[in-house]
Amino acid sequence: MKKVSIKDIANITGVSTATVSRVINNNGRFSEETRLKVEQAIKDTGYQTNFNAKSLRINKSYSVGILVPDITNSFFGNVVKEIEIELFNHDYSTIIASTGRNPEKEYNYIDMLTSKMIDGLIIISGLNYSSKQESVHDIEVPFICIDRELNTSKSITLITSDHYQGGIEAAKAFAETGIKKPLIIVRDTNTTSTMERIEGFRHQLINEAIPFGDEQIFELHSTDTITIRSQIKTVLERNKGTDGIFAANDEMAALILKVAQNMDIKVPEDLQIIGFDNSSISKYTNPSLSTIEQNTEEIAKTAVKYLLNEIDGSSPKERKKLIPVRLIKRGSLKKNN
Amino acid sequence: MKKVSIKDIANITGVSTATVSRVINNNGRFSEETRLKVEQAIKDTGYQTNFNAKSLRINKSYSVGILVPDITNSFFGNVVKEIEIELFNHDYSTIIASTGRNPEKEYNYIDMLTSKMIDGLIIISGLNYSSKQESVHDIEVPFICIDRELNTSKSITLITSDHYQGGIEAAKAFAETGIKKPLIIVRDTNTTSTMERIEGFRHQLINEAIPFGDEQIFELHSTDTITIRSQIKTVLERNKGTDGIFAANDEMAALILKVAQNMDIKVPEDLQIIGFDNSSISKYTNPSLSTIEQNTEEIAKTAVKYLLNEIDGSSPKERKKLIPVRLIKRGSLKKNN
DNA sequence: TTGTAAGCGTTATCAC
DNA sequence: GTGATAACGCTTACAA
Repeated sequence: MKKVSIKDIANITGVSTATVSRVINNNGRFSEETRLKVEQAIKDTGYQTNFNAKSLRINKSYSVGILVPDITNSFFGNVVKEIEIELFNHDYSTIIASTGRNPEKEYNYIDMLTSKMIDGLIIISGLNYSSKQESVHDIEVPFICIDRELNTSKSITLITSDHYQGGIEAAKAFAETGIKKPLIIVRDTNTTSTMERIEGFRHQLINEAIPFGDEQIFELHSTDTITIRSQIKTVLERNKGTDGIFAANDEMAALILKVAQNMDIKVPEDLQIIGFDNSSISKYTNPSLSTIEQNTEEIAKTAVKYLLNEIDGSSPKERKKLIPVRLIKRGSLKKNN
Repeated sequence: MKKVSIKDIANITGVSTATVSRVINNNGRFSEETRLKVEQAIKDTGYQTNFNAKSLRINKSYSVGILVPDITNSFFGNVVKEIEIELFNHDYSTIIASTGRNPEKEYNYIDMLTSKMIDGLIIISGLNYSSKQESVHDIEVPFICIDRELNTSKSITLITSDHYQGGIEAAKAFAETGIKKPLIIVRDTNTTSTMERIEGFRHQLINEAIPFGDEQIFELHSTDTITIRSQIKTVLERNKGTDGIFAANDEMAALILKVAQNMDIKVPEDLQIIGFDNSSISKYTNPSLSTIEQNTEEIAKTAVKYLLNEIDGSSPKERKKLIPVRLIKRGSLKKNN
């Protein structure tokens, strides 16, 4: 039951370990005859490369880490899944770390991962390290960010959806249906993605001559559903005549829908709603939710491409890449005429 | 920028690498003085253990692999997340592999993972290897299964929700509301979990003197939503008077709800629905969906516990562990009187 | 209490 | 075309 090593193959075939290694890696010279012998022995014995030894020797592990707040979130889950597929296609394996948005844990994980000799790191929606400067600065492996910019001096590659465009699309769709008094409800006005969305939304509304001021922006960061619901209710009560809401994500949009319906506000007749992410929720509400879809596949592919480039050191570093988003119109938006 | 190794620490502190190693691992004897010196040097230099070297030497990697069909599925995603948390608490890292339900890929992954020297493997809802006998039989690391039994001769530890109980709960809830003609709609009658659910459901219905025959079981395995919808429609048309449906999962339940509402069948008045998984979808439909919740946290914790036990070889192997499920009553079920 | 040195499985350099 | 052998960074007898 002992693991068979390159040495065993060497013994069986009567050549040296060096030659066996050459055959396995198809590297250097060897006769056709030896190749066949070695390959046969490998098949017979079920030999598998010991990647620890290999990594130790060549100083490369063929694995990359992903730091993600929570894979059960629809957007994150999809991105991670696509990254994993893409990396697998490049013979890399993926070590996933769920930080649960906990800075302590995120820091521990970076430690754990870097000492496991990952070749690179992908940070999805990482936290900001204003207080804990140390964390991100001394990562010695190549790494890139997805979705959120870290406010650090270092210049870091960022792949993100074009949230500004998302804001524009939402505003356009609202304008087309003759909206007068829109609102935007977000989770956290401090993230770059949220700020971009708000700016795009505002910009396009003003283009369309629909007034939009800061008092039409609401920030709801509670994680508790009951609290959020009552906050939404308050917002709706205090803003009679609101006829369109652009929500932080589909879950928020679904909650808004529920609350509105409880208050006898008709969607989409009296109130139109646009969510974000095109998660499965958005398809099954009644009416179904219009939403801005992020192109998770493209984000993942781009991220992997850039990261592998940085690992190979083959091509110049990109600074920032915006991936277009797409509005999906569903029942929560009136048909435009 | 070169990585600092144990040798560097030894040089700095003026002791041997052996002593440094002893301090790091708190293993063997050393003076308090050396300990302080070494610890200081480690802090100063930012030394990190090279796990590849360590793994190579001690033949243990402190990482386990998870094979999962698709992490974007609500149940799988939650289980993976919980496993990851639990393993992290035990200082293990988690290598995730999404098989996409593709046997080829699953096989490749097992290969990849085992040669990366994982200490153990968790297979979530793995495929059956009737044709490809090789795959699962020659995994040399300890492994356990979650959710689905592999039909292999080997005796393999299995952690799964009590699907039989789930069937019973669903039937009970239906019976309480006076249902006459229930249906069950599943994805695949060949998996053990589905068979268990059907049996539990049938058993309890018969207990309650509600007739239930094989013609009340429908298998819809299409992955295409349009197809599924039309199949659901057909089922409803051909089974007028159906007043309760127990669905394979919440997504299926949500589709049934949509189709029924399109056909002017009122839920829950004319038709009651129970889903499975308590995914976010189920909370946001209108009416919201009653569902059977799986205890993902308990499943994950149990799985990790058993696996680590097998890795340590410390305690006897468990064969099978059932985790209770729980019915969550929501709007798709009539209030019982 | 500490040091020396072998060895984990590879790959790469150099010699033949 | 092939073989010895050193080295990657670590742990662990065994000596001292």
